[in-house]
This record gives sequence, structure tokens and C-alpha cells, in this order.
Amino acid sequence: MRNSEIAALLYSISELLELKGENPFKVRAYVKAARAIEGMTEDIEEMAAQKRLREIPGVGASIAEKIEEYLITGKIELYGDLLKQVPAQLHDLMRIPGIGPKTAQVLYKKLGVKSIDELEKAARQHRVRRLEGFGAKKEENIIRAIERYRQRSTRIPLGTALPLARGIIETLKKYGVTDRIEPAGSLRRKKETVGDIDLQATSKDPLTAIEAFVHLPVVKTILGKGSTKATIVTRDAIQIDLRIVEDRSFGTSLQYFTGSKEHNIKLRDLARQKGLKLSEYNLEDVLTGKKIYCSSDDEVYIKLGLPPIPAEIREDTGEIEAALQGKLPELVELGEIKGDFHTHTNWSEGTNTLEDMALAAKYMGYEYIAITDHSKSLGVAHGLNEERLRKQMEEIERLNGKLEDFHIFSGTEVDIKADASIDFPDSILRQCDVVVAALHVGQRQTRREITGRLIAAMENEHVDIIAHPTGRIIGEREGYDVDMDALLTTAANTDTVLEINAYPSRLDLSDVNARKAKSRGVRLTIDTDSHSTEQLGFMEFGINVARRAWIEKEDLVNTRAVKDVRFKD
DNA sequence: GCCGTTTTCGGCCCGACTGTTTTCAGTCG
Repeated sequence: MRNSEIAALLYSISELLELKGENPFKVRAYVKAARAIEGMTEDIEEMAAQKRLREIPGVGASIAEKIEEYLITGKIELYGDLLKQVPAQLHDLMRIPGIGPKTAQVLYKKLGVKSIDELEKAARQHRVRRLEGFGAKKEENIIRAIERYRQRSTRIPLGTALPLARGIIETLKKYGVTDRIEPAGSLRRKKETVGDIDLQATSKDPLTAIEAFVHLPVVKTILGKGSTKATIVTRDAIQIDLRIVEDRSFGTSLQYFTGSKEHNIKLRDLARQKGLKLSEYNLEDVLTGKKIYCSSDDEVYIKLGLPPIPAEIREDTGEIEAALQGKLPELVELGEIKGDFHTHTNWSEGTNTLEDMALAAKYMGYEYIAITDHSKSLGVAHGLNEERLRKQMEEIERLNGKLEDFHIFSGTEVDIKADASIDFPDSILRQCDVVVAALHVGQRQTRREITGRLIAAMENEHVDIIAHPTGRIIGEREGYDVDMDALLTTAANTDTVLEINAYPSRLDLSDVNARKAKSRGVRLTIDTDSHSTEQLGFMEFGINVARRAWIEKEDLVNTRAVKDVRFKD
């Protein structure tokens, strides 16, 4: 599929148009089309062949023509023309807060500045302040913004941000300085990484609340402090905003600051069509001027005539349309999870015993757990050989005789070796209740080789689940080069279950890929890959991914009662 | 450039802040 390739091209065109100072709505039109193409599961080449490109929301006559041009000739004339007028690199300047398309264009035209380095040099030489419409203050702000940009930390994994935010909320509640307090922004939408942490609160005494916030023990620097808003940076270089809002505006404000921006644009447009004006302060009847206040963000949706849209899917990827048609998914909830199919014990590299893991899972309210220690070739993880695996099965049988209302499935996380063979023979795999297959070595092979190995594993009748299908580690390494389209097709054809690995640094499949898997009819499971009893709690992070992927209870294997669990025959 | 249960043309989310101005453009969230 060439969907992402074409989406990337449309994004580039929009960036160049933006730099050129083109009509902002035209710029947005390209972004909208790119987003739609990026997120859809249908093959764009097939749609083009069937002359169905204009069915894609946001694709009209002009963009459809350009996509066809690209598929036939391999290039788009407009794109080439734009590149002759504006250096593509110039868009980097807009990464500096305070610099938008207009400023970037002026800096380029008047000073020849194309990169952040060149801009910093020009500013330090006081060449920027002499430009018309600029001044000393603006120049200083640019220098400071570049400094902050350089030392700013990369995006924060949700696994770090969420506990931090909860801790702060708990503390402020304990101090009694805030009444209602909630996370907003991408944190509330549970994105896998967040840029900063947004908190929103109400308070009878906003000044005291702000003071308490900026003096929390985690605070390293206070970036700003006003009467209703403060921004701090923690010792771990994480930026946190606290905003105090009026009690009656809490719902509209939370809706607004939760975003996403694209979702809000569409929602406000919808409000307008109904004769209402939605802002962060209230919902206003345009004709009568009557103001409507909402105590929760759910209420905002209800007042707009929609069912409440869960925060996790507010990304303008079809959720508003679904809400209008009454077809919102019933997103899976943590309480619906009945077991975990990927866990480790001290038989391989885990820290707890079999019994510890089982009891912890039972205590969490689960009906079952699968023990899937590594297989023999994974020496670093003390992988089990056939002999030890058989012993473990005996131990599991013994425990199953002892445990009440709980079942342990015996399993293995069997390695898919570099030559595409499976680390255990079929005779062994057959004896396991659950076979989880995963790729650990040879991660740098070509796309063809990697995909071939995964497909070979899925075609093995004993392989039930593919664990962490892309191998990515958030903030550390991209996944291995896998043909996701081929992977999903084979998973669907062989009825192999794909994993949403809940380990916070993995979250693999990602939200986007998990949603594609669902739309292809692939069955999924959320597993923690726990190496200790505490890590069984990572399930929450897998649920976040699943909800962002529009996953419902029925799409998952591990929402089934123990008697209904079945894998491919 | 896209789009239509008020529209095939004229709209396209909304409010606030900042710095440069002397009434506003640019940027942000």
C-alpha cells in the first residue's frame, strides 16, 4: 500500500503552501486529505483504479487529480513548482514557538535565513530587530525560544506522565486548595506520549492554589505564574500547566482543553450549524444570546445533541460522524479484562514465582493467566528448553489443582529465529495451551525477511498470538521494518491473534495499527508482558491504546470468560 | 481546496496574548 507515501506528500505540499502564505483553508484542506488517507485501511491505488478517490472525506476534484498524477507519473507538478519557490527546510523554523509562516517567510526573504541555526546567528547579530515589524523584544524572544527549544525534553511516555499527573492531583486535593481537578490535553486523551501535562481545576481561592502548585516538591523552575494559570518545569524537565477556571465553565473548558484541535474545529463547526457558538467559556445561542453552561464535558456533547464522545477518540478520525449516526463504539473498559496471555516468571527472566503471578492475577479479579516464559534460544533471558518447559507444565498442573475459580494456561513465548524457524518443534508447541510467538533477534533484517518470518510463524497452526508485532520501543527505537498490510492480511486469514502489548515502553500494536487490525477483522488481545506481579497493572496502558483504537469488548480474546477462550483450531 | 437537510458560492472555530503599532497582524492552544 502506498497510502502513507501519498499522505506524506500531501503533508509536504501543505507545509510549502503554508510557507508561501497561501489561503490557510487551502493549507488545511491538504492536511485534512493527508490525515484521511493516512488513517484509512483501504488501498489508495485500488480506490484510484476504481475512480473512487473522491469518496475519501476531504479529497475533492483537485486533490484527487494530484493523487492520480502521482500514481501515474511518479510526481506532482505542483510539488516541484513549490519546491522551486520555497526551500522545504524552511518549515523547520516554525518549530520555534512564536514563529509562524509569515515570520518564517520574511526571515528567509530579507535575511536569507533557512534553518534554526542560521536564525539564531542572525538574531544574536541583531540583524532581526532591524526588520520592519520586528523589534528588540521580538528578537530576544526568538533567541530565548530557540534556547528553550534546544534544551526541551522529547515527548514524555504516557507511562511516566500519567502517574506524575495523578500524584500532583492527589497532593493538591490533599492540601484542599482545589475543588475539582482533572487532567486535560493529550494526557486525558491517553496518547502514547505527551508533550506536556495540562491540569484544569476550580478553586475558591485560585491564588492559594497557584502558590501551592508552584511550590510542589517536584518543581524545578517556575516558567510563569498569574492569577489563574501557572506553568512549571519539574526536575525531570517535564512541563506542567495548571489552569484555574470558573466553576460554571468547567465542562466547556475541559472539553476545549482536552482537544484535539482538529476535533474541536469540527465540533464547533457542528455547533454553528445548530445556531450555537461553542467556546471554552460556554455554549451560546447565537440568536437569543442565551448562554448555556455545562458541568462536565460529556454535557457539552449532550447539549449539542450528541452522545458523549470518549476523550480517547477525540481525534477527528470519524468520531463526530459516528456520534451523529448513533454509531459510536462501546470502548472496552479495564473491568472487562478477564485475563492476561503474556507473562513471565522466575523460570526465565521474571522476578516472581508461578504461584505469585497466578495469585496476583486472581486478586486483580481475573479468571486466568497464561505463563509464557521465553524459549531456549533466548539465552539472555534464561529461556526454557523442552525439558524445563515440561517441568513447568507439571508445576502448572499441580497449581491448577490447588487454585479455586482460577486457571493457569501453560504457554511459551517462543522465539521466531533469524532463519524464520520456530524455536520449539510442533510436538512441544502442541502441548502448550497458548503459544505466543515473537521476534527478538535479527531485528535489522530487510522488510521482506522480517515480514516473511512473521508470516511463517502465523501460518504455523500452533502459533496463537504474535507478541509486540512491530518491536518498537517508545523513544528508543523504531519498530522493525514490517509490512503491516501483509501482516494484517495473514493474521486475518490464519485467525492468528495480534497483541496489544501493554508494557508502557512498547504499546505495540500502536493505536493506529490496532484500529486497522480491527477493521480487517483481526482478533486482538491486550497483554502486559509482565516480568513481575506489579507489572500486571500495566494492563491499564494497553486499555488506553485499545480505546484509542476504537476497540470493543468483542474484539478481544482476553475479555472472554475462561470457558470461552479459544484460539485457532 | 472542500463542501452543502438553509448554500454549487461563500463560507471555513474561537478567544487571548504579544509586540508592534496607533488600530492590528501574527501566533498560539
